[in-house]
Amino acid sequence: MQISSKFTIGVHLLAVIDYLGEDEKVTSSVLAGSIGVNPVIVRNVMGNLKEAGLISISQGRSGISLTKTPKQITFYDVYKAVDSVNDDGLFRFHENPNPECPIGRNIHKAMDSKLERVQKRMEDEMKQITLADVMTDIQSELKKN
Amino acid sequence: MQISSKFTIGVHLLAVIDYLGEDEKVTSSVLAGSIGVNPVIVRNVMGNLKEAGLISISQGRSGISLTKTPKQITFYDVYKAVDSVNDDGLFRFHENPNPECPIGRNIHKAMDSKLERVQKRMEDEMKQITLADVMTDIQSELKKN
DNA sequence: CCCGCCTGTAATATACCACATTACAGGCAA
DNA sequence: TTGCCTGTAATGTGGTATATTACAGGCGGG
Repeated sequence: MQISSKFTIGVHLLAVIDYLGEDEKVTSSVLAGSIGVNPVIVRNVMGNLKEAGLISISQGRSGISLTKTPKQITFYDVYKAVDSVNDDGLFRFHENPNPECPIGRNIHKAMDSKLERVQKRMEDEMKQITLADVMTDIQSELKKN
Repeated sequence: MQISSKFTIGVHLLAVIDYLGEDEKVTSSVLAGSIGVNPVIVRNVMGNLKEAGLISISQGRSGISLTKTPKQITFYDVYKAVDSVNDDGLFRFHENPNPECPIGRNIHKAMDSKLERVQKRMEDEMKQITLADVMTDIQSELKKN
């Protein structure tokens, strides 16, 4: 399994807005062109990011802009905004452990907190990485050429 | 998205073997009964765990046993054994970023190492949790009743 | 030594989810 | 008010997780 590409699409989208948001008109079609996916997918992700308060969108002939600085936007923010993981958690649990078996009856109690701990570790790491870090790396790549 | 339940099935399976492996004959049907899934699924997971050297299986009227102590078996071992995540990594990346766009051309270079870092954090945490920890919690639950 | 239980595995079915695509109603700016 | 753009519904499609049936092959016990 893998975490949906909506997450990387979201980060890509924010990077493009930051990169040319001031100068050029950014639309879902422009973004879709850079990302390489269907504009409708982009609009959905845009909607998620708007709800999360990361970008503002005005309709008509307007444009899209960040509502925070790249340094204030973390991977975790995007990850949460696009609903990367199910409410049930990162790990799917088999649904019908046998309550008449001593193990089956207690496996959930024994594992749930441990799995949450693992997921939390991952999410904490995502809070450490910002859009600014991505922009820095892109800029230094661009200077090479 | 979620990580396949093969992982929790694997842990459950090992717990049952540890719990009644010495006394009673453990077969894929017995395990399937406790876990609540089809015996074929159990056999597949059993195969994965055998390949990974976590259990030994003898055919005929035999049984299944752990090849290590519960303390030596970590969540990470099971997670790797059952191929919980794709070779491409935990995060799916949109496949066609536009090489003619400055962002599209460099987004992979800018993000890949960061995503690997996140994944590694999660996996490192899984290395800290063992089957023994699970058995301890199950035993203490059993004492309550 | 042979029988029966069990594993290994292929083939197939099904349900669900991610992503693509078309279509169109509604809003905002020029 | 006009034209582009967003928001969103409806539908299609391929991939994947799990279930299920079926059967060949191996090993232990009688």
